[in-house]
Amino acid sequence: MTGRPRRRERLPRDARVADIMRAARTIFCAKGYADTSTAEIAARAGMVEGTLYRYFATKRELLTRVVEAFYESIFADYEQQLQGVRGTWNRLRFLIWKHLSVIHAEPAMCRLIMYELRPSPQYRQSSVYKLNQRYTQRTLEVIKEGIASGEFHRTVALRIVRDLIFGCAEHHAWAYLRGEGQFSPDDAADAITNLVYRGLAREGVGTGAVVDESVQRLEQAVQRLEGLSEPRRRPRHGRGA
Amino acid sequence: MTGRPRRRERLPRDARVADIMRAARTIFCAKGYADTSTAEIAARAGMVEGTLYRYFATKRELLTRVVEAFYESIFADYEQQLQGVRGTWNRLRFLIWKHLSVIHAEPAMCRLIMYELRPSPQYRQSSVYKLNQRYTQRTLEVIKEGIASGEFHRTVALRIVRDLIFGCAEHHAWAYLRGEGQFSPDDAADAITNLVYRGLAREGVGTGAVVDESVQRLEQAVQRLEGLSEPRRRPRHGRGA
DNA sequence: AGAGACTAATGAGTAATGCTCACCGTGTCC
DNA sequence: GGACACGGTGAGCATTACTCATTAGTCTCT
Repeated sequence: MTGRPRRRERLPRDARVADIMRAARTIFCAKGYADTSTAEIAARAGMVEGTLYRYFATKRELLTRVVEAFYESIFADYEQQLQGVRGTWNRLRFLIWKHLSVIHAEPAMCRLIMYELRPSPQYRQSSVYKLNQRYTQRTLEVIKEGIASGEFHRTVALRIVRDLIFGCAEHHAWAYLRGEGQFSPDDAADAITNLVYRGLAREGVGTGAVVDESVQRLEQAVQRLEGLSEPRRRPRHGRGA
Repeated sequence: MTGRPRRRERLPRDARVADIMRAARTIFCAKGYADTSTAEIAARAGMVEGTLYRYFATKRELLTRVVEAFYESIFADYEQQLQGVRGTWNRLRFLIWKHLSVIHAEPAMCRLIMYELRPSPQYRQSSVYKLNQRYTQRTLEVIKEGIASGEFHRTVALRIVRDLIFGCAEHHAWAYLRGEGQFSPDDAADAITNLVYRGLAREGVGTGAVVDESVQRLEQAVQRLEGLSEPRRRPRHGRGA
């Protein structure tokens, strides 16, 4: 169980920290945060519980540090990769694909992030939050590029689009994260990108765009009104209910 | 702290269960699952810890039951409400709006569901899962209606659309759930509905023969509607945004 | 090389907490 | 009115995050 024959040997600080984090990561991923005991982590790292607490103040801090290390390794070369992709659609797809690929490759780690770290109050203070912010910020920039190039509407609500992309990606990967199914990052990235792209795209750029807009607006208006005037039941959509 | 003067009194089973669930709900919502102790729940319910365990096998089961009760109350009249809404856009919006409204009205409860219950392995066994499944199933049906009516592409990937809608809604409400901001269910529902609707809509709504067809339909609809009352309309939904 | 000092490592110990169980008292039924 | 079934109790158990006084490597200085 222990691995190493428990002798009192003094190791450099970095080595100890690395041992602990490696052990913690393994067990956290295998059993989840709540079902992992610090004693077990310490044992696997070849030390006693008290030693662990010399390097990490709390079990939660250990979780945070483990996730931070993972996150940093994942996004080390991210910016550079993105720079190599040209065109709004491609860049959008890359962002979505990258997200899905990480989930696909490291589901246990992503479960930790999504289920354990993110809900915790100290999430905002963790570097994971900051890294993630920079990451989603990139998405908004890509959308802005799309607007600038004329591919997207000028009136797109950026925040909602960001939520649409990442929310959808995560939701899509849920069953997989629960170990109940498969998904293909490639296919999903294509599908999501297309849907989002179409949702944002200015349709019929050259051919009677004004008519397009007009017709669509009218369609929606009529639909709404038809719903409202339907005498059978009061359609209390919108407010109230 | 206790509330009631702790006497040995025999209450009907239902009353005891109700007391426990009421106390549990209050404290779970206030402090989260992990930071709530069964002793505290028992005290608030006016009994001793052992009594609580006579009615609920584990703390987790108590959480599950509390959430189930909430979920059932929320969606009691849901199907009926949906039936009262006509038109694909409106029905889509109702679904999204309902989801957002529940989050807005009961953030603490939704945090429990999203952060505590859903990640747990027994989620699949809970009635919350089944209710939720029926709920999202409705979304797929609305999309199918949209396809049948010719508003949406025939090739739409249904699962992805469902993920898009609910993923986006939840992602959008995150900051609010963490108590770090506000959001408007009305505005968000409009924005999400429009984005999704456009993402699914058959493009080329405004090219050639399709326009003629559409215009004809609109003319007829407007004529029909002009006969009816002219209600104050909500200018809210607009285009894109 | 040897002594001393510094401090990493230890492991026994603590408080909190989910959960159990043998017993006790109360309401009910004959 | 007596007995019994069972609901309620609270002391107690096992686990676990975290602490701290003690122990013993290792580095420095002579």
